[in-house]
Amino acid sequence: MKFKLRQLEAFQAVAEAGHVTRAAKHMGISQPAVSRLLSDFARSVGFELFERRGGVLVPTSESRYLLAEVNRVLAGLRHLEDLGRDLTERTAGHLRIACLPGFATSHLPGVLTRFLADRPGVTVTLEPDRPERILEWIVGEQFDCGITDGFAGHPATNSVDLNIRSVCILPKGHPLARRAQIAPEDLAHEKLIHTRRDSRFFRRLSKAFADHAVELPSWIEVRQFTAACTIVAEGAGASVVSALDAEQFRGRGIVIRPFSPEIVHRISILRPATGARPRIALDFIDAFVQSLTPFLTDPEAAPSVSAL
Amino acid sequence: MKFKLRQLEAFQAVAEAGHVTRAAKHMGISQPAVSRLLSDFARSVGFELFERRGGVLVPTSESRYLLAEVNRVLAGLRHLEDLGRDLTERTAGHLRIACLPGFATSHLPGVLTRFLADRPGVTVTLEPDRPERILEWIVGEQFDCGITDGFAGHPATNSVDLNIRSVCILPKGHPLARRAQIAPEDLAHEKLIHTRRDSRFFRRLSKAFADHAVELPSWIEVRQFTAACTIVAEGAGASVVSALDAEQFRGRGIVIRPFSPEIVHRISILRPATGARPRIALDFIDAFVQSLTPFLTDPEAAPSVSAL
DNA sequence: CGCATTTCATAACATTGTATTATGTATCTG
DNA sequence: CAGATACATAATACAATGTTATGAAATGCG
Repeated sequence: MKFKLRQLEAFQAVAEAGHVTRAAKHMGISQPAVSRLLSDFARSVGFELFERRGGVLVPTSESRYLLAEVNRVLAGLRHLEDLGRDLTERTAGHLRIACLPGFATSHLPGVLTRFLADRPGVTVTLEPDRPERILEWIVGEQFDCGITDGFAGHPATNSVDLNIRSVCILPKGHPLARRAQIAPEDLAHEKLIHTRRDSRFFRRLSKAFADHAVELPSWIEVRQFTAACTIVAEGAGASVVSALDAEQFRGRGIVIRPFSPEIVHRISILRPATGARPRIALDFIDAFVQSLTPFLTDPEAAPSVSAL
Repeated sequence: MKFKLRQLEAFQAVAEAGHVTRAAKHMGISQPAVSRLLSDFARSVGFELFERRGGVLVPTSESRYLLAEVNRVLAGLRHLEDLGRDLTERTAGHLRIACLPGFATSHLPGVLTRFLADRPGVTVTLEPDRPERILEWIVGEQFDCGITDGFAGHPATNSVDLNIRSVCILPKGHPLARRAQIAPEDLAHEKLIHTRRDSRFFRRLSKAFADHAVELPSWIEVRQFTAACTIVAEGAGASVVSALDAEQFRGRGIVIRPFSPEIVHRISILRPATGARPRIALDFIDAFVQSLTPFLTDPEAAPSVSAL
């Protein structure tokens, strides 16, 4: 007893309409087609499906049982088709993102919110962690997408790099705020907040100071740009941070000025090299890169996601 | 995007087996057939369903979503097919029986137990009530089957009548128990327990006594044969009751003897005239009539259920 | 590495399912 | 009773689904 989908649909339609003809119209096919689907179905189940009662077809007590189940199955199928469409149109699915803690709290939430706004079916796992762990997770395919920095390449991952501009941030009302652009020598006598000394960004920064024959006025060492921004926003010190993080604090007690020479903060987007390339993941990365273009050293040179 | 059932099955089978070939074997069809179902399905959803990973096909992150839903839908369908089979084999459904209170407590439970024993899916509503209500319920199609007596016919119901033998019951050890058969004159000086005076059965009984020129020795008037049986079983009085009810009390303190002349207790099985004829209902009535044959005045003349 | 084996996809074709139109029959209606 | 309506059946077109045959790609092993 193998039920044909079409028979179930006809059964349901007739039960609903009460007439074969109306059911056929409702299904958009001819009346004899429904007649046959129905009679085939009746033969396959072995009992009468309907009885005439004053012109309308009423389900028999047996078929009422079937009908309830049929409705459930067909509803499930319709839901399945919706899901399929959502998946093709990339408005459904699950996205697993591993990122540096800084992103999880500053730039990413806004990007994700906009990304999810017109993708009602999509759910996201956002896991902030250290760069080494992010790499592990990507290699192990625990995540679809990793956002990290200081990435040197790994055979099991594909990656694109983004060069984010750095800016100098100062407390509101700071004398240097009058300048349109800040250079190392301007900061010589400030109290500088900077990232950890073993970070790539710090090495670039200290090289810039060295090149200008200025000793870097180290004051506070932080792990995240956000921390530096917060401190500066409180009115203390100065810092050179990613334009990205500075943007989050715009209008919250800091002044943002270009820093020269240009210090790039290179972040990398990682994807497992092996394995599938879920479209939502690629779409998300697209949106993410898009959101970063204002902060790139060279906005024209946004890298292509197709490499991932 | 109209999903074909077969495509879903193939999708599921391949996801489970991890190989097209094994899935085909599992489905009992050829490998190319599965190949095509799968590729058609993939084309219709618009994204890759599987990726090779060391020889086995692994669902992509998108299709894992679909898979969960597909499994649910197909499980529902299988359940539906089971239900269909149960219904055709008449082992499922719901049976609504309205009957006289006497039946609900005496004969019917045994019949129902045996009937339901090999019909695991069947459920029953058993509603004992007065004959007038039973008729109302049948006319209103609230019940599939009514068991009543004193039924005179009704345009909206079909019915068959069963003539049940009556027997005389006596307390164990009663002097009359020595007789093989009891007649009205034997009971002239006993204390007779009988049904209500306005019942058809009482009129028949009193006519029998009148024909034998014996005054009916009325002692207790009961509404149900069972009550009469209970009283007699307690050692008091005597009664003429339906063989059916007497049987329930066999070996419980009563002696059963044929009564002459034959008094028939006519019970009727009612069915709504209009409306469906659920097979379980007809099957049940069959079983019920079968269970009554030992008690009929003419066991050869069991009425046909086809009239219902 | 290279050859046999496995695994899958494609092509050509048969079968079955699902639709069509044409037409007949029973039932309802005025 | 005539006409309309609702449904079933028959003949037939076409799509879905199966088959076998065959070739390409991946896998496994000496």
